[in-house]
Amino acid sequence: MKDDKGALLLENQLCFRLYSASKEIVRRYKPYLDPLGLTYTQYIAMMVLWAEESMNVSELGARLRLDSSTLTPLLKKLEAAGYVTRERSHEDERVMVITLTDAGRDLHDRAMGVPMCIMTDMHIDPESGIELGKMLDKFMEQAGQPE
Amino acid sequence: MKDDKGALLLENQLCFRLYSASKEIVRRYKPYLDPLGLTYTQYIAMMVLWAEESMNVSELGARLRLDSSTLTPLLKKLEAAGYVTRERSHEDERVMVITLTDAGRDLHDRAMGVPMCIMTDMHIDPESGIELGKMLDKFMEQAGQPE
DNA sequence: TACAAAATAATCGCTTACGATATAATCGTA
DNA sequence: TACGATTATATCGTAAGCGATTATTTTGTA
Repeated sequence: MKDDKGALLLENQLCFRLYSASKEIVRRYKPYLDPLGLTYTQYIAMMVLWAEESMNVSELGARLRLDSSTLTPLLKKLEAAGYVTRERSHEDERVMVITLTDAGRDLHDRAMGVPMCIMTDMHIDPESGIELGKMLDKFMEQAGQPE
Repeated sequence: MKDDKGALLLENQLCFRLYSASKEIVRRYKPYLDPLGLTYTQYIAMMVLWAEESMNVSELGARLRLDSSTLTPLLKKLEAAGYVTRERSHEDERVMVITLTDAGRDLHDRAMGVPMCIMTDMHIDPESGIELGKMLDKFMEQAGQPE
């Protein structure tokens, strides 16, 4: 037991480091997202809509890497908050189209500076941030999950 | 809207890349952990116990960066599965001591090769894995969450 | 044109996560 | 020694996540 600690030592695992880092940075977003009335997952959904204005559930899911079982309840909450509308497409009644409302669009300006605040709070200098981002892109690409 | 896309573009966010990469690698563990009867979070808890044999809830929480509200139900499941015991410390009745059972210890050998399988499945060569790991350690250290 | 197959969301069950609070044991100190 | 503060775990409420299934609509084709 004591002699092969290295291989299965928690702190050596890439997976655990990714898991911890992801939770840590999401945690850092909370104080900035609370005033906007958004959770982190709601925030990334809004981020796509701020860029695209309108999207259906499966397209949004592809971008966020989340499926309808996660998105449907989340989008209903965003709808209840008045940030999006949910309407069936007329061309294809299977498709649910999510569209930004004025209130949802208004959040964009308030959210604008948040990522920079996080980088500052976490003392991540731009170069290491970019470098880590590139490594993560490469990681996902190698894993066959590009974008 | 279209002119400031860069700043709040989902795919540019370090946070989203970490979040995606973490989910992706955890997802890759599932086929290997299912046969062991472990979820990913249960697996990392077991990993600490494989190294330490016995630990209380708060020590385990510090290692896993999880609190008792997450760990208590999870440890009860591991207890129900027969992999650990949960007993109050005699010295301090507040403390719950988690100890590996023989069945829990037996999982170690079967789990031994899993991390390497994941690296292979994801086509992560050792060098990039180590490099990414180092960058994540640096990231957590800069953020004031070392270890 | 029927009708099986595929596509799209939604629902269900289960397991994290985490903030806030509660409960019980221990500690520090007036 | 009382008793307030602290510590350790557990509980509760809410929101993800994800696999599996379901319901509905659309598509492809015999």
